[in-house]
Amino acid sequence: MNLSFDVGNFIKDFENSCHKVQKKTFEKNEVITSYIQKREQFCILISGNADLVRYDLNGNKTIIDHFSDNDIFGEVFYNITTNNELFVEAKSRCEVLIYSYQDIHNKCRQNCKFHQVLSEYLPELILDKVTNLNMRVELLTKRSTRDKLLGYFNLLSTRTLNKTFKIPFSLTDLADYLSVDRSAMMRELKLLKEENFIKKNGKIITLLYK
Amino acid sequence: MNLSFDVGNFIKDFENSCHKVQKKTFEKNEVITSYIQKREQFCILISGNADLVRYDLNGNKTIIDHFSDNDIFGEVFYNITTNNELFVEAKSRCEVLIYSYQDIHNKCRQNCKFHQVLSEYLPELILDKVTNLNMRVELLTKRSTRDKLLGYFNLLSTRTLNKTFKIPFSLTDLADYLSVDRSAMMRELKLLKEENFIKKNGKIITLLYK
DNA sequence: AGTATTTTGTTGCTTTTGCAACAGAAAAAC
DNA sequence: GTTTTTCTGTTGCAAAAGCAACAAAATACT
Repeated sequence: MNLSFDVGNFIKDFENSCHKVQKKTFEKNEVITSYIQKREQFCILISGNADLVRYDLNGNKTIIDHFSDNDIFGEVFYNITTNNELFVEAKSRCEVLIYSYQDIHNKCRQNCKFHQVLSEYLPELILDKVTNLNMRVELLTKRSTRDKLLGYFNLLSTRTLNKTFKIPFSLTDLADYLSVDRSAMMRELKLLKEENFIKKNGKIITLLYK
Repeated sequence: MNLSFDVGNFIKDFENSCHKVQKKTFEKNEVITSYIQKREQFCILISGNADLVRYDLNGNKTIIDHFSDNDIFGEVFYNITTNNELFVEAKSRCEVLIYSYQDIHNKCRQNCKFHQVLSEYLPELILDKVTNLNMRVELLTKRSTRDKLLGYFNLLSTRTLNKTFKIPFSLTDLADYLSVDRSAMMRELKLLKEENFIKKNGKIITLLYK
């Protein structure tokens, strides 16, 4: 994230200043929240990693989104239309701040500085989310596994300002994130290596073109 | 859209109240805007239809997003990381309001009611966009063309509260929206008909299951 | 340190998808 | 109202992706 509003610092200063905010800790594999129509939860992940997952009727799991430090999530971002439930699952120990969206939007009745500041920067926080979603859509609309991989690698390379970078999650999860079969993705990675598009050492990738 | 904030009415009341807002009309096939890093445009489509498209190096066109009445778009929603330029193209005659994001965020120096109200409801406007993007991602992450089609049909059925509904754009564009080959999609539609999952008459679809 | 579990890397086979091409229908342009 | 263009519907063939299964490596667990 590169916002003018630094969520991390803001939280450090204010996390105890409003008693309407819940701070909870979740262990690995625990369910942080499930998305239900009527709840209007708005969460900020202080530390740890979590996934937004959907289980369809056949039990197939799809990772819809990955969350890490300072990411925001919650039902406010989702109009639940499908029958399948959505869960946010902790991938590691997670610290989470949980608010009601109404408290932010209509300003908390306590009129505390915490909600006031959060309210002011809310558009920026959400805009950042939109940007990430747009990138995700751009990747997912690519026609082939190869294009998805190269698109994603370009993204990481641009972010780190480096031709060499580390894939930030497991290859199994990457396949899920790009919505392709893992073995097909591995095959494509091998081809990209053989055709000298990339160098690969575990999760360390180097782009060799351009 | 089903926001508590009615963009359409708001615009009618206020569209001439601030002279920092540009109102422009575009004819079919005209480029409304291109996404460039430094510009911070924020646009509201008053009437008409437009697409956000990307052309890759081979000239392949991808429709990344569709916009219709009261949809918002602009570079603020996008961190341009790819080399390919993004364009918003009018699919029919379009009326567009164009602002600078800074004017909304920091409040317009004129301190006009228009920017004040827009600023207040900005989170809600953007949240609606996030919801749409999330739905799109959910569709795009489905593994097969069949699942994408059924997922999309479910969405339309839920929205219209009806098992019978009309696909709101051309089948050519639908294929593009679901990011699948048009002929493959047509084949799958035929199979869905033959296997009695759906009834189809042109763009009118009826769901036959459940 | 030793065991259990998850992740990586690979492959043969099957199914799905994409590509190309074309004819008829529908819509838009003149 | 006629022509031109776009959209729909179809198909054969080729290419890509998915599935299943397994061994080796890495990681987590106790």
